Amino acid sequence: MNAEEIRQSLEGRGLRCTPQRYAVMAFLMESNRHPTAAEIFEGVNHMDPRSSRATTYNNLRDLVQAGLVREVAVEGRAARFDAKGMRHHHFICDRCGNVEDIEWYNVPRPASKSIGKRVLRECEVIFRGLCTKCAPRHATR
Amino acid sequence: MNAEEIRQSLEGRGLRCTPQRYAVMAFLMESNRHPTAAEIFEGVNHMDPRSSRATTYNNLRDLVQAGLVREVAVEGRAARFDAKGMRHHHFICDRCGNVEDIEWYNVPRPASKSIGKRVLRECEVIFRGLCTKCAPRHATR
DNA sequence: ATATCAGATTAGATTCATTCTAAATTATTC
DNA sequence: GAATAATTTAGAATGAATCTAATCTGATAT
Ligand SMILES: [Mn+2]
Ligand SMILES: [Mn+2]
Ligand SMILES: [Zn+2]
Ligand SMILES: [Zn+2]
Repeated sequence: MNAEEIRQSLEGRGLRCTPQRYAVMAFLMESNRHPTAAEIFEGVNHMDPRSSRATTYNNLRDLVQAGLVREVAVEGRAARFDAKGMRHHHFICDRCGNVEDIEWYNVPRPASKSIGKRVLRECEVIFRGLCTKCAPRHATR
Repeated sequence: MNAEEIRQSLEGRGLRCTPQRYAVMAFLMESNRHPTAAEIFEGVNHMDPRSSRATTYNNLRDLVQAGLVREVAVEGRAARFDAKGMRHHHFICDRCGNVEDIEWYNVPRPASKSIGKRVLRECEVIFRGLCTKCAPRHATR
């Protein structure tokens, strides 16, 4: 939303606020679609036609490293990205593959004997099933 | 384990039990490592050197469709596979990327207002952090 | 201001995973 | 045992991501 806010979050992490980097961040924050790198490249150049494919990939890598963006774990081919705003879980549609946000709620940890000596940082849930668009179609088949 | 069991699970799903298909299934059932297609191809040909890359991919596709194998959702480049034995969750190491099984336990569903009209089929948890090997190293840095 | 330097960007080549193609092989049905 | 369907195969093609090496930008030092 706020341009100055984006600028500060970048510089707070030691990343220069270049037009290309800013554009990737802004695009991701406006989107709730979990776009692929190709879609981000396309979207960014639609707004301000000045970013190469390599730069888009470089910036996505840097933003993920800085913890401002996350790569969503899905089975498909191309990686999908998500600006780390509010914490949330994900829903993936069996039929159309759409990735949607699900409001965050706390997941109970596994029994400590299943964790063993591992150090747990986070628990993310992936829900699967049929999205709002696909659910009705399925009922009629 | 049981050769006849594998044969039956294949034929029960309408898949012929060919040597190549059998080998993929057997390899996955013995492994707890979530191998990539390339690793499966390599492993299968080590046991019985008679399967092409294309066939390995074809069979993985068929086995996933038949519901006997699942593709694990991870961020990496290559897809990772898992014979669907007992239900379980997954742990992914931040440092080495290893994917490990976590004993199954029931995850509470999200509030029905967050689900909306979606049809929920399953809830899979992905835990992240440091695996048993990587955890000590991290402590000393 | 000018030189120096690190960080970023770029086009294009390269790598790597996966899918496709079309022909050959194998099993099943008639 | 001919006809049919499913499967396998090598190699080509595609697509995503990374790498390379040259250039550009903007900050800092002189
Ligand atoms: Mn999301
Ligand atoms: Mn597993
Ligand atoms: Zn859908
Ligand atoms: Zn590890």
